[in-house]
Amino acid sequence: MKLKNQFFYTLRQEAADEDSVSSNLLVRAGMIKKSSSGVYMFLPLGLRVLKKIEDIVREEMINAGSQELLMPSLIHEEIYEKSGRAAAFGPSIFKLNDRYERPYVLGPTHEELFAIAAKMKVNSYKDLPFNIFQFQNKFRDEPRPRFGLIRVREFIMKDAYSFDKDMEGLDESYSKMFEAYKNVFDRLGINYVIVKADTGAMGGHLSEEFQAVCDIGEDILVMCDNCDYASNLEVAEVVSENSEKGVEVEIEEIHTPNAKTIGELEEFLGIHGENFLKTLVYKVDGELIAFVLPGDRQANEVKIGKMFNALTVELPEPEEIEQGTNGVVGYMGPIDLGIKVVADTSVINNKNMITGANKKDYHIKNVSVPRDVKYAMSGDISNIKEGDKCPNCGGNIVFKKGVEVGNTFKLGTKYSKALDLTYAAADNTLHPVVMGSYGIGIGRTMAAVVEQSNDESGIVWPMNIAPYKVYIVVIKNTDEAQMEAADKLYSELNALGIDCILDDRKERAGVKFKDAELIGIPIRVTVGRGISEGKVELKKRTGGDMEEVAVTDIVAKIQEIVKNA
RNA sequence: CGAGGUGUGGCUCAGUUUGGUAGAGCACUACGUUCGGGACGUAGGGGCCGGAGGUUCAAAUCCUCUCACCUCGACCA
Repeated sequence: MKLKNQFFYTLRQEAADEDSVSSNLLVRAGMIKKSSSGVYMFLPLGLRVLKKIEDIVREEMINAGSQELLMPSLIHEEIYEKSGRAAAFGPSIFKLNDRYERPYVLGPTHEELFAIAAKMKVNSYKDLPFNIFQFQNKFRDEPRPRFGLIRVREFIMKDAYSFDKDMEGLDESYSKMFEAYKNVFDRLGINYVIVKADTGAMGGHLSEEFQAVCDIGEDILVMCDNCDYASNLEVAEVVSENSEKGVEVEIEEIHTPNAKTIGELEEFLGIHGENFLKTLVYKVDGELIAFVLPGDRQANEVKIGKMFNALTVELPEPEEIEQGTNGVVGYMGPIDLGIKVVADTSVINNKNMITGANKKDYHIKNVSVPRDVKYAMSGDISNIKEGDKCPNCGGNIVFKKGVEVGNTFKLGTKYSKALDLTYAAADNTLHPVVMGSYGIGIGRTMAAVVEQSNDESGIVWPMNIAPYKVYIVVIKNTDEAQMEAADKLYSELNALGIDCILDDRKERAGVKFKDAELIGIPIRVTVGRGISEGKVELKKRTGGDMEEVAVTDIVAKIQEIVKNA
């Protein structure tokens, strides 16, 4: 591309309405522009990056045996009713009516449509397995879009779906996709980890997430400092030592005025958090249930939801709790609370604990869980903490933050059953098809790369996905020798398939250098006064010194850098 | 959905308290000087101040309603 008369601009100042490094740089580089909250335009330069990421993903998907197709965005709401996901997605789903008031949605994800499409093809076990994918815009009405392309309401996702006759087949299809995903993120040069995750609204048996490690990540990655254990916080198992703690003594009431939180109690009594029983009331599918866990741990709503196979787990309003239980908010305790109590596994043997007295300004001490707490169920309902023991090897748990750029689900038969996608086995009996689904957020991946790869001058694109590989700066566009040499280099590189920008604008050199750096082009060639001696200058975006290179060698040199990148 | 904040030229912002003919920097145009790391000078162009009502002789400024965006929380594949 020759810059003159192209849709190309850069901004010198940060955008007022962007909140992350990546979104600011992408906006300043003229690659994207916010259109409304959580909705972005992709401008020419940004679109090139997006397409390059798509190309890599597409290549790996096809290599893994998947076929590309394209589904609509506009979908009858009915099919999400059938699968039960209209409720699961709730208000995140964009809804609209057609002129006859028939309800439609803008597809938030496409398991249903793919299952329906698969019915066209699948009759017999001989029709399985197969795998199909698409790049398509998804719509999710996020309560709070943020971080530029990272959490948006309309986004391009590559979604693939596998169809198998049984779990063994799914395992095989799944591992093919899993390998393809590793190839994709390796080629993109992303620093990522793969973690076990919650299946959430997707349902199914297993979910793993590909998480780009970076500080603005909204997911907490639970890692072990000793082995390769990696999990999303949502599902990381807490290994309870289950040891007995303390001796049994008579319960005693203690006066604790205005000490409502564990923190306040710790200060008031001078006792550490783990000696308290924290009692939280959640509304699980509408029912108030109390959860008892150690004072120094956070409740895990995903685990709670799973325990009850619930659609919603929410914290009720304080008034609602006090109406529905015998407790007083701030002084809640599990004894005689009047509702179902669930105990975290780690507390069921504890004695000599402090908990709320269900009475304003009072707590009770010497509570023995086995003796005093009548719990209906127990299980792992808390979040793992840094410093906890690794469930795998006993090493120490550490946290990192991640952006989920890809995920893989073993769906099983959830959608095939709901939508009646069945096949005839060899014995002529009907069985539901076993499905898997596999997503990669293309725009989010683009943002994650920028988030991980930038410096004070701007973006640093990896060679693979840079919008252009070479940026040719012509110092003086009125100098014929310079223009001629630059033009020649430009056409030679293009002929070799090395896409480049020729900056032929009437700008001062400094402006061109700054722009080249801001938009992150990996190689910069400067054609300037050295041309009289047959020399140009070469500089890599990733650093290193500027190098003088003979015009006759420059193409070969660039080819080499591109090849070795 | 709760709390708070912001909407003024393409961009980043001042002006609003105390009503009186719309400003700055960057960007843009012309000319001159400069010319290898976001140049300088001079002269210009461009905004009915998010929108709708209202108060007033007079509203960017005060009042009411509304829309959009942002932050924190709730929520979130």
